Amino acid sequence: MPHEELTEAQLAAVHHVDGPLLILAGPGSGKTRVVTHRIAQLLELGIPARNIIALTFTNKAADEMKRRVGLLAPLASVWMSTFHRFCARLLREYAPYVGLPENYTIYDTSDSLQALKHALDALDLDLTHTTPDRVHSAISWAKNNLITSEQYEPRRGSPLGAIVARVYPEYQKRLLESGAVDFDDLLLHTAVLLRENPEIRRRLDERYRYILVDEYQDTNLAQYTIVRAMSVDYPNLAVTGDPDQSIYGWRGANLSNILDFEHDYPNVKIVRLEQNYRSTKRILRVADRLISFNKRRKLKSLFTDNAEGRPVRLIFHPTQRDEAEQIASCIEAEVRAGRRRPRDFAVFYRTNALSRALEFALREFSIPYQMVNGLEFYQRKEIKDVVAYLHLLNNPRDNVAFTRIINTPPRGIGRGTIAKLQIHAAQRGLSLLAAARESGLIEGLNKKAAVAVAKFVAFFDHLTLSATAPVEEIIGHVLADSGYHDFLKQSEDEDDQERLANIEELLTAAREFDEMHPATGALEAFLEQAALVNDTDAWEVEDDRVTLMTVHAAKGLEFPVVFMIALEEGIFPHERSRNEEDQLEEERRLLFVGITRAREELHLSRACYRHYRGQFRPTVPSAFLMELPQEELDFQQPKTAAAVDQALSAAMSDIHCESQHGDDGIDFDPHDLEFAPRPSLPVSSEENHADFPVTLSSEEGQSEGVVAAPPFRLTTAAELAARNAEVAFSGPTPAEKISPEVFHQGMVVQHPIYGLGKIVALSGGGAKRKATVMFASGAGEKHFLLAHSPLRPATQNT
DNA sequence: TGTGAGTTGATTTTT
DNA sequence: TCAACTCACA
Repeated sequence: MPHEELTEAQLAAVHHVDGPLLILAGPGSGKTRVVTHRIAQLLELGIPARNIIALTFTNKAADEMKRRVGLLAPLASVWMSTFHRFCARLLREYAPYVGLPENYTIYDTSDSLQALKHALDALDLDLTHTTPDRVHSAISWAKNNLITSEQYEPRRGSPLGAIVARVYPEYQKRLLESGAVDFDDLLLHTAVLLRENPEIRRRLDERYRYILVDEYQDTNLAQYTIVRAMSVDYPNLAVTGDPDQSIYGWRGANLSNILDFEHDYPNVKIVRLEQNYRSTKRILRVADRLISFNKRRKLKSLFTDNAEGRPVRLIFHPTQRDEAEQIASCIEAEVRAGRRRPRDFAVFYRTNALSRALEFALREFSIPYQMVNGLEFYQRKEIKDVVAYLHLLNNPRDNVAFTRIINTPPRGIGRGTIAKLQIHAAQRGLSLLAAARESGLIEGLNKKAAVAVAKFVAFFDHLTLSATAPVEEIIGHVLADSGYHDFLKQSEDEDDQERLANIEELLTAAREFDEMHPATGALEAFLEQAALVNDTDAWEVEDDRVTLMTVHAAKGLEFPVVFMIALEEGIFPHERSRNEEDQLEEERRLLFVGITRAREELHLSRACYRHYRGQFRPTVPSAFLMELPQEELDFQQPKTAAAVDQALSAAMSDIHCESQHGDDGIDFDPHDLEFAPRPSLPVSSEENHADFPVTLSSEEGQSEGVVAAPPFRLTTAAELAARNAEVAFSGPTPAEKISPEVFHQGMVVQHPIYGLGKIVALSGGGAKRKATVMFASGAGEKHFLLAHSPLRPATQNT
């Protein structure tokens, strides 16, 4: 095997055979190459493939590893899989040890949430101060930290904890009754299995003598424990990771696992891969500076022999529309000039909701794009419906599946009937399907409902006859016999026609699966597959399209040109991360990950105004921008910035500004801002003379009526006038003032921030003329001094 | 039981 | 904005 293309550091990792190995791999340092070469090396040394296992977090990563090992060692069949899939297989074998049937069902997030809601309902818990979602993630957190339902103890005085303490056991009981596990259970059950059965642990340790774990910084305690348990007698554990790229703390990933690796495995060999083969020097310096603000990390110095490259661009746009259009036109120009192809570009954003303006702009410019995510295929209602039939066939105890399909399509079996079935099932210790078989015996169930239930059971029993057929055939039976196909076909709704098309796609997937797995027992394997894949896996490098994705989804990928948008306080870093230093560091790592995806060009941007969650509001630049090395940046504030200022000023003019001393959570010194990304706030009204600087913009901690404004230096009125003279206005509000006399009672008016409203009262005259406007946006009633307000009749431009 | 209007409350999401 | 959920009515 030729290794000469590997560097010394890489070779050190590749040639390491026995004993623990920690590979600290910076972004773009050729980590996957090292791992794949190392597997090939182990095989070459005569270690049987069956003794090696490689664990990853995503199917994508596992597939990529398989592909590349396949190139180096074509005949080997090393098991490379995700943690969850590995556990799922293991549990099929050892299911009885943890109280599961062998045909257990894997619930996806929405299924398990459903099960949790049932449990909450049954216990009649008060959820006024929390949501099932939060309870769900609290349970998930507990499971990831190996806290079983029996062990769970709430923090004292925590209302959420008290609820979890009660519902967790009930939820777990229900899962077991349904013969089901959630994603976290796959890990938890496996960890418990290994902990409580030394014999099994020993066997697996011996079997998997060489273990490789990718993205180790993202492991949680459960995963750590599983790996640890299998590397006691044979501690040949090699992990790769980068603490700076840990972005899944919110899912229970524990940074300590990698930070303390040396402690847990004393004789560890550590290899640092610090040379970057991906990005330009400038991009790397920007990333390096940013991440240096984090405290919890392992110091490492990134360097590259790559070209210096162009400065990183930082652009402030007036609105998100300008942002999107500028990106689209930039891409179009590059493609048209033949310098780049669409697939060279990627746009990253913090939250999915931010993709909308981009999609719109890209369509407008006729640029092909692919969005990773959206609604995942297996999450679509129609797919979940059909798959639920399969689940119930495979595991008749699956109560979530039963509840999902009992009245889908409508069979006249409503909530009341289902509730009665549930009571009956609980009383007799039956599954819902078994209870349904006794529908005639159920107390209080009227005849019509009982007959409908009996009919369903008869249909389902008939369906069972085909359960061993190829999956495609089973689905065919489900569609035809359940009436689901006809139900959709007869529907007037256009969406339902699309649903039929999606079901066709499911049939195709099933056919392909059947071809690859001709053995019997296909149904169970198909369901496992369906539960453990997601759509990010479907992302195609080959397609010549611009890629749109969240920063999280971008991990592990790279693109010649990367745009990152909406670098604004509250969005990136996300508002929910602002209070805790740990979380803020994770946000910073997230930005680090995004930046280091770029090979040649990086464009960062922010819109001064953004439509977000139905509101049009001014924004504050992300504090992270202030941490970037300004000498590497090419900062551009568009000409229309003056227009932005004015719109902002107009918006401010009618609202009382509360001044606050000190800072409002945004902690940086304006003097550091030599490059001054500062939309400024002009003083333009008698009502707006409060003691500046006005700091606002976070929703919390502000009294009502206070509006956001960036905590920057103020432009003087004279400066503003000068700038306005230079630049024609093209922003969100018209430059010309509207005479106060134009407004009349009942008129529908437009406001740049609050949107549409209606004038409910008028008073005064001339320059003092005031209006009271009731807004539709939920902003309520506001008072305006018409001479200075940004209000205008809505009819002008709608 | 099924449906349409109104209310509410929003990250990220490997599996 | 938007989708998920509730609630009142047919």
